[in-house]
Amino acid sequence: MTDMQQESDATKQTQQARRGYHHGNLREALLEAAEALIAERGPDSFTMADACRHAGVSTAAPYRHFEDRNALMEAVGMRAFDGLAAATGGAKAPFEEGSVEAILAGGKAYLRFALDNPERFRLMFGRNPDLKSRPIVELAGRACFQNLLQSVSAYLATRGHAGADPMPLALRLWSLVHGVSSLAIDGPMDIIAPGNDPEAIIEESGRAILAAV
Amino acid sequence: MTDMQQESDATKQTQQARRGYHHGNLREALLEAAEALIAERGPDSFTMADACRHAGVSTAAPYRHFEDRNALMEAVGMRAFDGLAAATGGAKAPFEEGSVEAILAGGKAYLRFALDNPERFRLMFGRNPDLKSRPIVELAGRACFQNLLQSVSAYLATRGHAGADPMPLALRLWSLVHGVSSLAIDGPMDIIAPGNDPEAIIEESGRAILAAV
DNA sequence: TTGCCATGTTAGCGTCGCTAACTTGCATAA
DNA sequence: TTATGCAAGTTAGCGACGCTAACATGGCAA
Repeated sequence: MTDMQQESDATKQTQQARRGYHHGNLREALLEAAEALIAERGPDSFTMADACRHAGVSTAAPYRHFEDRNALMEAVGMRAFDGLAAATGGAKAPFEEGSVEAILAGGKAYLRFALDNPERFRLMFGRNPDLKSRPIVELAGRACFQNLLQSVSAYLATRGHAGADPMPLALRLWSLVHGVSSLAIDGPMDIIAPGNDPEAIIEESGRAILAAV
Repeated sequence: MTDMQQESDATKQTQQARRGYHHGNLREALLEAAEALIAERGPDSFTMADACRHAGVSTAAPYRHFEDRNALMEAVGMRAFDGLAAATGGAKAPFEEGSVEAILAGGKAYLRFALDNPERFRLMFGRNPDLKSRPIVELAGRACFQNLLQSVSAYLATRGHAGADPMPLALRLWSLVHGVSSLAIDGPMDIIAPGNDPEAIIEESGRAILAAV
């Protein structure tokens, strides 16, 4: 009874996909389960066994689709980077490319993503001990950063520095926004300054950094 | 033979302290072992069993001194915060209180601490799933932040804003410095912009933020 | 229809965090 | 000096986890 109830709870999400002995869509089911579990309890407390229970398969099954726990988390991380890229890219779209507003909107979207998906954010940027997780950042993270580089290039052009290397300024902005986001989701900011609005930090410091070219 | 060799390797650091059935100084030995192991392999891969092997005691012994693994890591985190406070406090000492140089020196020391102690840094700021780790930040982190608040207050005074709330400006600076440090130790900065000098980001953006009061 | 092989299963190993129950020996008081 | 109580060790063991080996199933292609 306990077992049955547990199983029905755990598998209902992907139950429809389960046809018989063979799951049929296990790779995707595991990814979804891992995404949900990581979002809920954090990357550190994520376990393969939990993901298996959610997918309704034995604990050995995932290894047909992922080399190990780290590989599954890597795949989840990739998706998270896609989400971040979409969020920042979409946020700056309504504004004129290269405008201060477009850049700030991207930064605020980065912050909002972190606040809305703190555990995903931790998964993306918290270095995993295994070096295998490096490619996550290399591939997906670079795409994210392209957004910013492009905006900064356009901004520099409007300020009479067309063709200048956007990297230094982009790194300054990224550092600021990433710092605000990290402190906001990891707790210390709330503890040191409760009620503080992290978005305002991006707004004000962002403008200062942009103005100082 | 394997066992003997392993034991002699693992315990030699604290061997002298081990007197007989009772260790005599286990709490301290565990703290040192945990500090070393965390610094070496990171907070996530730290295990109580490893610490026990280093201290030369059974795996049940630590629970006479620490409630659980989390409590031990919390204690290590406290010490790390003391180290950070000492580093930032010491770095600004040679400069005039309230000067831009003093503030930037503190920020650079923060960055250097992160680069020299990446795993300690992660332990301090990476939120542990258990809420118990909250007091770490509350007590030790607040002390760290006092340094900055004081410098910023003095700086504001030199700029004709004596008595103004230093918090907003302090948070902007902290966010910047923390962001640079996080990106530098977690890898992405090296990947996106290899050879970049993170200290320069603090220097330039810090000045811009300070100038924009 | 048959047989291959991708994708499941069960069983089990070693490790880990932690607890219970027992043991040791130092420190204190008679 | 001796007795003894309690702090601080020990061994044994539970349940969970990551992962592997060996076996089972059944969909698809020849």
